[in-house]
Amino acid sequence: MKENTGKSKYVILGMLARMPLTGYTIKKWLENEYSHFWQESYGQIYPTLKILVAQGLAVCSDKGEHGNGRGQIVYSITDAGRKELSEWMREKPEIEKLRYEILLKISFGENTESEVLIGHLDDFIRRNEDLIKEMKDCMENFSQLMGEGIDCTYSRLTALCGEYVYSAMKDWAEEAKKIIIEKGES
Amino acid sequence: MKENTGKSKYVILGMLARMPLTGYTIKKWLENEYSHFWQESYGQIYPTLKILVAQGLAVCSDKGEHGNGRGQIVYSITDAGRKELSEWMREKPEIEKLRYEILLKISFGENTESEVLIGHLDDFIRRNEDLIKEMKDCMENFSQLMGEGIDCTYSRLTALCGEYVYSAMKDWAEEAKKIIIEKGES
DNA sequence: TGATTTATATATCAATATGATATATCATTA
DNA sequence: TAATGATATATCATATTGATATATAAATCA
Repeated sequence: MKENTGKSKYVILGMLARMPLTGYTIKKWLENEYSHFWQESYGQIYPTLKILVAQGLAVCSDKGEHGNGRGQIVYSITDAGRKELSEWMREKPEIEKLRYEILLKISFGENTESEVLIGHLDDFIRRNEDLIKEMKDCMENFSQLMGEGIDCTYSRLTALCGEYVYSAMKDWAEEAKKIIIEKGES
Repeated sequence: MKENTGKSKYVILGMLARMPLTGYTIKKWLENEYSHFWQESYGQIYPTLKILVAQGLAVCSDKGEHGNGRGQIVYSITDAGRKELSEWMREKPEIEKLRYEILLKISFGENTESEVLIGHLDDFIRRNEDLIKEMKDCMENFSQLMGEGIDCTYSRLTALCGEYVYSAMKDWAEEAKKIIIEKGES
């Protein structure tokens, strides 16, 4: 079993801190709510869950115990797990490592026609428009829940970040298009 | 030798398309000019360079041939390499996968004190201010080069993206701080 | 009713990527 | 001249992804 010094451990602990979950529901929840700023694969989730249990940070039900007959294993956080999570929360977040393929292609722009770059930027603008809409819908949904007395301040904050960043990306791409078109005309 | 279907291959080709480089200079150049949106490690660069040669996409000098006696191996792109790069340039860029630890910590905010979150946000604001300054300096530098007749449109565009995104991040963090403080007061 | 498709669920693995480290030479500085 | 730092190649354990295998249950449909 690997040491697992990465972040997967804490992501899963953070999710388990809200409610008991199966590996599958962790994956689905990540895809729906976290995918804009975090990803985990099954290849990380299942081994990490076992490590959490081995380290006493989580406990698991027997296969099928709470189950619907499909052999599901439900994991719950322990007090030690909450302590570990709380300690990690205090640590300074690491500088993010990104891989923006569109920026790579723009920076290598001299190796293709400007039409190709503009095509990529158009796709990018459209995608960011969709994402902005998604974030706004999300915000509205959270606002409604807040009205009903359900506190989702922190989830709302991550959606707000999405709105800000995707808007900036869209604005940049539109400006970039203009600059590339100008360059072509000169 | 691995298949290497990832992106490292194209990043290196894109850099070699400008000038012949050693593995070391590729790494340093990436750190200086690309690190805001792309990273590669030595563990990727050196094996990938060998694969590029094996696939006829690059050629290398003998150890020390052009060298200063330090055994450097200089890699140059071939016509086949330029063709491969050009084909990749046309492909739609993949959706970026990000890992923003600060957003993860904000979204798990209920597991710590609001002072901890505000501390992280303050650090984040300061870092983004530095980055905005760095991007602006970079832009100015490129503008000067443009004045001297050196075309660096594409590098300027990536710096512009940095300016937009880091500004958005800073604005978000300031708004997030306000919301967290408000929540604490209510 | 039975057949097909979709969703739930665990699990593994090859390929990819990171981060740290080992080794050695040359250049600069104290 | 000894120490430090920059240049340079290389490897490895760990981390991570993306795809796939396997199986059951639920929903849809003919």
